[in-house]
Amino acid sequence: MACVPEEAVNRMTRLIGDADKAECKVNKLRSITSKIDEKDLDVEAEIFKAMADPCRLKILTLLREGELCVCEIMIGLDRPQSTTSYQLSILKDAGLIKERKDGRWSRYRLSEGAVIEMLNMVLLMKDAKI
Amino acid sequence: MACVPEEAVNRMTRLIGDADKAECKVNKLRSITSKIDEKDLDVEAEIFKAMADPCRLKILTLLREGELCVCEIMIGLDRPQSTTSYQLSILKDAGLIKERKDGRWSRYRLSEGAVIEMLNMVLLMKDAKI
DNA sequence: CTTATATATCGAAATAGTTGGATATGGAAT
DNA sequence: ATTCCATATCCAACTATTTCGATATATAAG
Repeated sequence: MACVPEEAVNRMTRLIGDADKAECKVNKLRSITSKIDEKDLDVEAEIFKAMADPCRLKILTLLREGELCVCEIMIGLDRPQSTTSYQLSILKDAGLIKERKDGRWSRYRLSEGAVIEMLNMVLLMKDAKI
Repeated sequence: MACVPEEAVNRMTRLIGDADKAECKVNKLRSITSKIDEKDLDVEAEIFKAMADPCRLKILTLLREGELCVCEIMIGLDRPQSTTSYQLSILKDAGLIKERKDGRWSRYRLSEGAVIEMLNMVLLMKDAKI
């Protein structure tokens, strides 16, 4: 624990004056975070992490065209096969893409659901930022 | 360059048979990625990266309550001040939160726009995944 | 059964991100 | 001016991620 409860209350008391209100505020802040399930947080972080890489964003952009096999993706990406395969595994583990085995090929496509919306939304955020 | 164009075309020719169609396909794949501005990609990745950490997701959750100063956030987060400050700087640089100086306090709030939608969306994706 | 091809996995080097104590900065109060 | 306090920044240890060549696995074709 980084903050002993007492310290937190003292600090908050300095901040807002009243000791009772301070304790109440500390409890409120703590209750917000303590309600959060760490496991859920890790899964959410994993999803964002999978999208947090230029190379993988390129893959997702490629897959907007439709289903592609690894060798098509590595050509579009201009990266070696092992790198391409690794990045695909990150995206797959995060649930952003789906794999379909087809003979000796592995064909990948975007998962149904919010992936595309997410990509569209980050574009808006980028433009709002710049 | 990880893939010499010739290699890519040869590989694609093996894949789909016809050499002309193969070259066409390679060009198409390359054109998709070559149109992407690397700078834009980096900004998008930066935004996702900022959300790709359980500790920062906690901060964003805290800030859904409204504007908070650093010491309130560090209490909710239960992390030392330097860590809290560092994480806030990541979120600010990515444009996800806004800072307002108020005397010796720095007060942070969520940026207007898509941040909250993004957080709601990743929840859906998490539930779809599990 | 051997060979060729597509993909996955391994391993090790390089790079990047996170953490927290120590210290610096800057505003406000005495 | 001095002190106090909130916050930012620095630094160094630690941890995680990325990359790619080499190798393994698996399917298909000969």
